Amino acid sequence: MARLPVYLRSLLEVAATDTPTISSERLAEMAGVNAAKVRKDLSYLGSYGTRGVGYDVEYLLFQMSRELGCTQDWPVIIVGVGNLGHALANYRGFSDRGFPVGALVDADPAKVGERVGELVIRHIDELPAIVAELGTSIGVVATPPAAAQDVADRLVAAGVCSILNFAPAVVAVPPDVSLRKVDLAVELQILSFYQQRRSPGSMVAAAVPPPLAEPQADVLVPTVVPATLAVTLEAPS
Amino acid sequence: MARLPVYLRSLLEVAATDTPTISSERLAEMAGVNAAKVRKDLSYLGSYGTRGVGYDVEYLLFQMSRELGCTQDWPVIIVGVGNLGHALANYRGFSDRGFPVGALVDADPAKVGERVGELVIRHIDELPAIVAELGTSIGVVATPPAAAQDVADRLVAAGVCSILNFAPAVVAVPPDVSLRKVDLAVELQILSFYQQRRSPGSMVAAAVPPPLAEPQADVLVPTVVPATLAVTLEAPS
DNA sequence: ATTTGTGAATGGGTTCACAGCA
DNA sequence: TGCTGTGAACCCATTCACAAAT
Repeated sequence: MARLPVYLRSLLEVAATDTPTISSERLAEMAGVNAAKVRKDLSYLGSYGTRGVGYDVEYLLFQMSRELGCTQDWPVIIVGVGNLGHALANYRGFSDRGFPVGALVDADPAKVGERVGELVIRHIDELPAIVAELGTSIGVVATPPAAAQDVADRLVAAGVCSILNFAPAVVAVPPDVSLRKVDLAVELQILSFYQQRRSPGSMVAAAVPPPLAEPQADVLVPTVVPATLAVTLEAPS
Repeated sequence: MARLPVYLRSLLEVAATDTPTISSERLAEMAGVNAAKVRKDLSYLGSYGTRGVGYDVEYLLFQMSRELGCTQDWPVIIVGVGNLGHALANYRGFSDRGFPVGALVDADPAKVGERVGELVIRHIDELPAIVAELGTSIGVVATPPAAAQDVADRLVAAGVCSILNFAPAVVAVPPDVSLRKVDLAVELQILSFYQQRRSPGSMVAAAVPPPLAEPQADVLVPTVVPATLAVTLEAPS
């Protein structure tokens, strides 16, 4: 489940205080979810709380850390040291939470050898060697979208079986490889979608054909609109 | 729906070629989803394709752009110019896709006045004025977790009704405000969770109490484990 | 013949409600 | 009495399958 990490964070907060035990209701409040959901999640995880009391914070922390693989560090390999890759390499949030940046990789020979923080950028052809050095690791794709699939393939070929994709492109991987995707612009577009919904577009409404246009109402919009559109929209990235 | 932006991306790719029309199947393949899902999504959106032919690419683009609010730029206000905020400010992916960075804001007086790219960091107290200048805009929270809720409150008070939260903390907003959350470390933890699942932990398995421990088997693990744990886990962020 | 649009079936996750236990 | 664990009901998204349209 995608909520476990949030529970873990909340538990760490609680553990910092003296509190030895926590109820599902309190944990739910901290994690911003429903109490029943917390119980279902934790029971599915196999952990046992004590009825009438709650969950033992320390014990729960142990179980969850183990399940989440937080008892050890997982090095990440960042592929693509452009703007975003550079940022991620410097981002403390990764190493602080058990995911130290183990290597930086780029396909551009001009970038290879450049120093970023404590690491030196290496060439993407070295991936197999790097994976062998670091052991089990997570690949982070921060390349332009056009290169994403190729990079993912190379990561998989090198033995990486967990990939986090920041490139705005759909990439396919074998079924035994875990893939997650974060598209920052998509997040913003979703927000602007809801924003759009809130304000009933005044001048736009007039230009829009009725959603259920009857056959005879085969309006001219489809032919007129694209011209205006071409100006408004940026080229595909 | 969260898939619309992906469709939009695919459509832009298609539009770059001469292709005037596209089938749901092809679009589904490009977006990495099921064909029926594409049709449901598009029909729910109100757009009409032509049976036996497919969807008119340009027309569909127009409709989707309108729905997603892509016909205009939405400026974003980045709050918190630390490592991540700095990175996001320089990230081309935002402005390239219609979300120009309109302002950088920080609470640290030492940072105010500092120049990042073409922008100068302003103080967080100026938020209301900034929102008034930019008009409808999206707030991006890139602060430490402890400050996230306060920042969100200030954004809302200043009139922002769409917030993208990068801080690893649960923040609450009024129901009329859209909130999305991106936690980079959580993404990695989810990956490490599945990775953990794949490899049946060899030495760990021995140390773990049976999930269904009987009353009499009230093992000592709960009391022993936390000690080891305290060393392994980092402090709550 | 091809492809959309959509009712119906399916499945998974969420919530409810309460039995079971401390 | 208080809180967990969990079956049952519920809800929503996905998928299937096919009629309708070109």
